[in-house]
Amino acid sequence: MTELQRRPTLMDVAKAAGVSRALVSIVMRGAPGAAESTRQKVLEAARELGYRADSRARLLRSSRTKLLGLIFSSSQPFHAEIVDAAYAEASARGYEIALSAVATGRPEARAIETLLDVGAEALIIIAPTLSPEDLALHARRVPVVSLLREDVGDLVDSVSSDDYAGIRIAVEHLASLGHCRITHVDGGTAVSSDQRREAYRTEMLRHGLEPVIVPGGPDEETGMRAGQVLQADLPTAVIAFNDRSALGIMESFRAAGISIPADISVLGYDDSHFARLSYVQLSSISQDAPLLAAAAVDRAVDRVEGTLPPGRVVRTPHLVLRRTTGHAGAQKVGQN
Amino acid sequence: MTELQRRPTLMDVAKAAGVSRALVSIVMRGAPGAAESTRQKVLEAARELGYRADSRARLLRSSRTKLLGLIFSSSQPFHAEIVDAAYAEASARGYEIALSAVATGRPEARAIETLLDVGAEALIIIAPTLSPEDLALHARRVPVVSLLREDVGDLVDSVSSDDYAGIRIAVEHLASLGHCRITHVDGGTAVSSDQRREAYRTEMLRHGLEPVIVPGGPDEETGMRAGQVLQADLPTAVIAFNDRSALGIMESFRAAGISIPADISVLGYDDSHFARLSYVQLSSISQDAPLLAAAAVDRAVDRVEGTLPPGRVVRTPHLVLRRTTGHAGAQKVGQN
DNA sequence: TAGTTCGACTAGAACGATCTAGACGACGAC
DNA sequence: GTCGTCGTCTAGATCGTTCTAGTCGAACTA
Repeated sequence: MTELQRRPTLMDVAKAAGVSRALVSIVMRGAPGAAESTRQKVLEAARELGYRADSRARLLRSSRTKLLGLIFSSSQPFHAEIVDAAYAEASARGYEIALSAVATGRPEARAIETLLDVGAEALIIIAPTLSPEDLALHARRVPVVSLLREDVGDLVDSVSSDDYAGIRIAVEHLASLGHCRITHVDGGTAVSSDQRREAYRTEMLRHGLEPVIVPGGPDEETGMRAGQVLQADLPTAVIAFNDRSALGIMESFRAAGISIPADISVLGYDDSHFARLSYVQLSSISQDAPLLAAAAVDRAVDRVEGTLPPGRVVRTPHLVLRRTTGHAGAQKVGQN
Repeated sequence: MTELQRRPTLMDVAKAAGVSRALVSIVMRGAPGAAESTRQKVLEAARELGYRADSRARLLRSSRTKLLGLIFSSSQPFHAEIVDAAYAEASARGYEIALSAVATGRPEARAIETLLDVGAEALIIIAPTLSPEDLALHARRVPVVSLLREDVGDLVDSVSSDDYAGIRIAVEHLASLGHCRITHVDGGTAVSSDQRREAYRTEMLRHGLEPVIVPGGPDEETGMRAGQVLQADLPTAVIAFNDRSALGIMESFRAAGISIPADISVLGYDDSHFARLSYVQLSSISQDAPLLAAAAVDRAVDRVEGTLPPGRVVRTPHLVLRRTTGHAGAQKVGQN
């Protein structure tokens, strides 16, 4: 069996390069105060030994870790896209990301503790479920950024997508296609469901249309049940709470021989992976995960580096047009 | 703005309780060597001050972090299930998990470095793509466990599902339903694709059947294309590389008016979230993610704590019967 | 009584980095 | 020639823990 080898330290590099530890430290973190020639010599020695700074020791002394904590839910595919984008943005700003998942039997509070223990300087929480009070408690230690949820109190930053605007775009799109009977299948108790439901109601009224809301949920199963309810009195268009719900709705239509978009238009929300599949081609409202993620990371870094106060960032979603929405046609007369 | 408050240290507690730092340390980690009376006194003082050990300092000194590094791919929904289960198992064995994702522009090597930096004592990598040599390089530093991939060299542990057995079960299931013309849509260059393809070939021959392989891939799009190829000469059953591929295959059949399982049986692999959807009900081979995850965590912990040599753990997958496979019927005669 | 053992406790050295204060030589100004 | 300045480099303190090697007194043994 091979012996597990000790990881090289500053001292090792210093000896190899024939200089002091302090100088190696200076070179490694790119601080001024080293001659170019020795800088090269030290870097060479470090590379040779495969040296990497021990973040625990560094942190103990300097309290700078350049580490951002990101909390996501392992059961939400949409979160994965955000994680992906967050890495890119953090890297661009010279930070690393420490991940922690909310999973079954692993509450948000636990995820937060873990991240603080490994030395995260700021926390980004995707769709946090903690109360504003609990969040504020943590926000007194480190900057906290809430992603995809807005009502998080004054001590916590938030980066979110404008749900109201998203629904407005959805209603306007369908209205412009001549639809008058537009139903909303809501998200039940899911985050953002209330905002979207209210936005839908307001926008419909603004267009002089009657809002009809069918209870739903955040996944295919609830969408399918809602689809069956819809069939009792088929509208000409549906705005689903999200793409997964839309998928369920469409599936129930398919089983009943109702064709899309000829008989009814279906609009999703999230522009997720599913919506893009060639055999789905779901028109959807995109929250643009990469942009949201980048905004959250920027916010976190700004808070860590500067002293600016917590604030809100709101981005406007946009429509991604595919195959499931079309002009209100003959069916409107027939079905009415 | 509220000032960020300094957290209390061992010294603070020691002063408050009127003892030495060392004794507080002993009490805090429940080590033997303190009288019950002083133990209570110290605990009381610690509680009073809201003391929490600074894990950075603790880890720096003790080199025990009780931290397991887990590397997954943000684009694989199947990995999320494993992450979920790994948390539970690690927690049960008194360890924490540090997560790191492989994402676009963020290679595996980078993910590994991050985890080592925060002090992971062992690495669990889901479907690693590094070469055995590169893996071995890291395995000299810390125990490395490969999950879902077997050919990783002698220095690296592996926990995997027996692909051969999985395919054997698949072929046997379909053969027992009377199918003779069973086609395999492979996974292209995806991990495990080669093993499953070969297992399929061998098992078909063992049953005296002729193996037919259609090139595919790990997702819906490639599955759909394969489905179209299949239609030129429809077999009575298909074994897809995974569930997503099966979904694509089924979609292409649906578009062509081919019904499942009346005209053709479709069998997936992974028993993922998709397979379980009420309108999909895909029969599938389950690798049992929670069990695999638990085995990987156990392996990692055993390696960290004991001195046992690297080894292989192989689990046998099982069949989950749903609605997409059925008896070979009339179509066999008609289509031939 | 002297020696041994034992439990309770402590001082001080790690751990691996950063930071502060200062040394040293070279160079220019007066 | 002395002084100050500047750039480069180093020694040693420090962060908050844990670990090692004791000390100290009481109890037990012979």
